[in-house]
Parts: sequence; C-alpha cells; structure tokens
Amino acid sequence: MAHNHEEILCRVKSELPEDELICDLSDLFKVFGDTTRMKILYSLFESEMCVCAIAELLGMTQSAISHQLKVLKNANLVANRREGKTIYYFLADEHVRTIVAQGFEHLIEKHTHEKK
Amino acid sequence: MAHNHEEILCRVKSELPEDELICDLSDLFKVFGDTTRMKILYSLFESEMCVCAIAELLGMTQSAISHQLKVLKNANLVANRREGKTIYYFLADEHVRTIVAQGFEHLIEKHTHEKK
DNA sequence: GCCATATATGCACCACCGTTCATATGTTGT
DNA sequence: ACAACATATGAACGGTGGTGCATATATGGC
Repeated sequence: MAHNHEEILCRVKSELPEDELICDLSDLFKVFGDTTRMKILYSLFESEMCVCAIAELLGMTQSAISHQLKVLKNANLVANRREGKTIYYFLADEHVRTIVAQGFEHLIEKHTHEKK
Repeated sequence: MAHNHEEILCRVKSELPEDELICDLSDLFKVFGDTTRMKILYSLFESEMCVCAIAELLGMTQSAISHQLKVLKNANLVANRREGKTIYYFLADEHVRTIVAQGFEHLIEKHTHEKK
C-alpha cells in the first residue's frame, strides 16, 4: 500500500472511460505513429495517388506501401477507388488533417519553449 | 518502373515536409499509441496525481508507471512538481486534451458509419 | 546518520510490428 | 484463354518497445 489517496482514486476511477474506448483510441494513434504511414498521409494531403506512385515517391516496395495502406484503411483514415487496373487512395475525411495539425502545433510550441 | 505519374510525383514531392518533421510527428503520436499511457493521460484529465496513486488506479507496478511517465514527460505531454517525498504529475498543456478529443471524434464518426 | 517511503533507472524477457520475398488476386487487351 | 500490369496477401525475419525485477536515488523523520 502507499500513502493515502482514496478520495482521488475513487473520483478518477469513476470518470475513466471503459477499456474498449481507451484501446480503440490508442489503436487509432498507433496508426499515426509510424513514419511511413505519416508520409503516406502527407502525400495524400496534396492529391489522391495510386499505390505504385506512393511507392516510387517514398522509395519503398509496393508491398510495404500496400500493407500500410491496409492499416490506414482499417482505421478509416483513407479510402480508395478503382480505375481500371490502378487503385487510387485518398483521405477518408478531414479529421486526419485536423489530428496531424494538432500534433504539429504541439511540436511547434515545444520547440519555442526549448529556445530558452 | 510503373505507369506514368511524373507530374503528380514532382508536385507532391516538393510539398512533402522534411524527414525530421515527419519523424517527430510520428514519434509524438507513438506516445499516444499505448493503452497504459492513454489511461494515464485520461486520469490526469481529472486531477494531478502522484505515481503510486496512478499505479494503484491502473493495477500496475510503480516501475511500469514511472517508465511511462518518463515517456510522456519527454514528449512534453505531462510535467511534475515535487511535494515532499511524493511527485505529482499533471498535463503539460491543453494540446493533449485537444489531440485526444480529435481522435475520439474520429472514432465516433467511424462507429456511426458502421451502423448501416 | 539511519530507516522508511516515494520515485527513478538499468536490465532482460517477451510480444508486437514493419519490411521484404514470394505468390495470389484482379483487370485489361489481344 | 493468355500475357502483362497493378495491387493484395501470407510467411518469416529482425528490431523495437512495454513490463517486471532488482536496485539506485532522493526526501523526511527520528
């Protein structure tokens, strides 16, 4: 046991969301937590792109990109449309931009504080 | 080589941020991508807390919590203050709430779409 | 100074994840 | 139906990261 904090423990415990929500949330952010996927998202900020274009842009295997696009799609961050043999991927909604932008702002603020 | 997409490649490539920014961004989101850290953040939404209180709340080792608090602190998501022997951790700024809230909204929207 | 309490840290183990290779699926043109 | 191209998928390898154990550091009380 430790020092007394029963009051706070009870109050915070009652306000904590269920495990499933916490899990879904961290799973979502996990998707943003990889440089390859982040590069893909940034690319799609500019324009929809087909798989091989992204692979060429990032200098990576088509397979690797395909795997990561699947992860992004499962998280509903991107969607795709078929046009003949090629499949174009694009941002699923505007939340993606907002979330990345918020992360960006945090980084900026962090850097300005470090310049002391 | 693949089918032609020189135009798009050049345009997108010129707009892509430098690798360091991409890396910093994904590193930041990586911090949100763990259930333990997410639970800690949600706890701190309610109130500042000491290490052993968080450990008791989450039913985990003091060591594990301490390790994760270090990660959160390195990312400038939390800060701490000492009061005698105990050290209280709290949210470093309001970006944390905003980022988590954005992720939450994305999940909500996703769920409503799945209810078809 | 010594002991108890609160927190931090180094290490090692294990699980998970990103990549590549090989191959499968799907589409178009002939 | 077959060949060529675009993409998806499964398996395996390697690296990273979260956890617990043991221990170190720090503060307060006696």
